[in-house]
Amino acid sequence: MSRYARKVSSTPTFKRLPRAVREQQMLDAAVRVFSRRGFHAASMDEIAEAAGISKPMVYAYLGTKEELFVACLHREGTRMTEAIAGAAAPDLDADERLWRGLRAFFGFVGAHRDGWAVLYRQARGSQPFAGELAAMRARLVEVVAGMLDHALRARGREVSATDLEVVAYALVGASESLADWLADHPEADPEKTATRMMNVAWLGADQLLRGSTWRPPQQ
Amino acid sequence: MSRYARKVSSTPTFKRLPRAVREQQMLDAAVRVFSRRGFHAASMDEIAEAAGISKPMVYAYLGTKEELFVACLHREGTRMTEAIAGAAAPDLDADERLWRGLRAFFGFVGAHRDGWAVLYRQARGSQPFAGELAAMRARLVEVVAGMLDHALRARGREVSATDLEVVAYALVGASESLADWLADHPEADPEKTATRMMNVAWLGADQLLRGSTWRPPQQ
DNA sequence: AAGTGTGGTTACTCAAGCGTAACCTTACGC
DNA sequence: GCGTAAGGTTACGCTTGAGTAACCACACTT
Repeated sequence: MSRYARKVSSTPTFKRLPRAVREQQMLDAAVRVFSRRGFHAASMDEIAEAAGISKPMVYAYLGTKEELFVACLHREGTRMTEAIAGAAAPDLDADERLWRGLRAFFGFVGAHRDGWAVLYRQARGSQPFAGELAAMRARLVEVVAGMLDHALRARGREVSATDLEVVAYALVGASESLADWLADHPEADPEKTATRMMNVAWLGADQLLRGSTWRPPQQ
Repeated sequence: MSRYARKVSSTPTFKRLPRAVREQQMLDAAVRVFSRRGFHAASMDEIAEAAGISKPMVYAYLGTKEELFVACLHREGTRMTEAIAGAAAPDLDADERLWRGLRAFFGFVGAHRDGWAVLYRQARGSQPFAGELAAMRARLVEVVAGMLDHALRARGREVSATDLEVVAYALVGASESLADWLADHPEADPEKTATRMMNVAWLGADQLLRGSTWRPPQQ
């Protein structure tokens, strides 16, 4: 007699599902639990239960807790980046592209309020995920910087790569910040938030594109 | 004979220090360790060792791990807010105040690179600390919003509280984002970063203050 | 009908690390 | 010089939860 007890599964109870389906269910559950509890406080048991499956299956398909979190981050991140990229076609004017990109971004966050936003917030801190996150942000920054660069060249001007990067970084940061605000204000309208962001971003960027700069007083 | 072994402390080895001093040493150590490892991966043992003291003393003075983290956050947060508040005297023009505030902010972050920035990043995610962090940010947002409001009234204009809050939120977010960038680029100059931020922020804000707005195309 | 691989389960192990009980010792007020 | 509180230590206990070993069963080939 083995030391493991046996259970006669009198009822075959539930459906067997193909791996791809189960993986998505698990990711859905993981995103919910990680969001509500935070990475640290979330337990694999709870995630498994929320997914309606047993823990070893989670390990079998998605690996360790960290790997699972990275998988969540990756899925959500890809969805978001695609939503934005799909909206901001490269053949439009700079302001039109920026506007559509922002609208897509805030629309996405609004639709995934407690999903994406909290995941994203989580990832900023803990080293293991910082890399994954940094890569996502880097793509966004690159896109924005490219946009600005394009607009500048169209006006016959040129700016150092670092300057562009920093401005892009600031714009992305401002957007993230407003995304947090949006996630915390369930009544707020994503579209309106996008307009507000556009106001801040474009009016500033527009000035910069025109060549005006602010200089510190008397050194 | 007790079950605890005794050690004849042949050498009285090290100095006894008053509580206030030890607390600061512990906080210094905690900030370093939390920064390097992250809240989750940091262990109380390591913090105690880094502080050159034994674990029970940490518990005796600063309480549980969470309480310790909050204490770190609180100390660093207070230092920062005071640095900013001290720099941005309320009797100056809006742009001058903004400039000095930003300079103080980036100066602080530059000086505490791996101290403050990572602590701050940590706190964003995990629920227990979100409150503490939110309070800090709320103060900053309030200050910025107040500044904008003041400048607007001086020009005889008025804007809804929500609009102000959102713009302030965006500016604070952009600054935080650049602070992250600064923390990740050891060679970068805080002063220059502040100037860059000022360019983005002020040129945009200035336009807004003048009354120009961006509107979405054909609804 | 036997064989195999994929989907599934229960019931563990085992390390990490928070928090503490019990005990020592020196400074200082009285 | 003596009591006591404040500063300090060692050596645990005990929970939590990540990760796994061992087994089950159905759906398919062949």
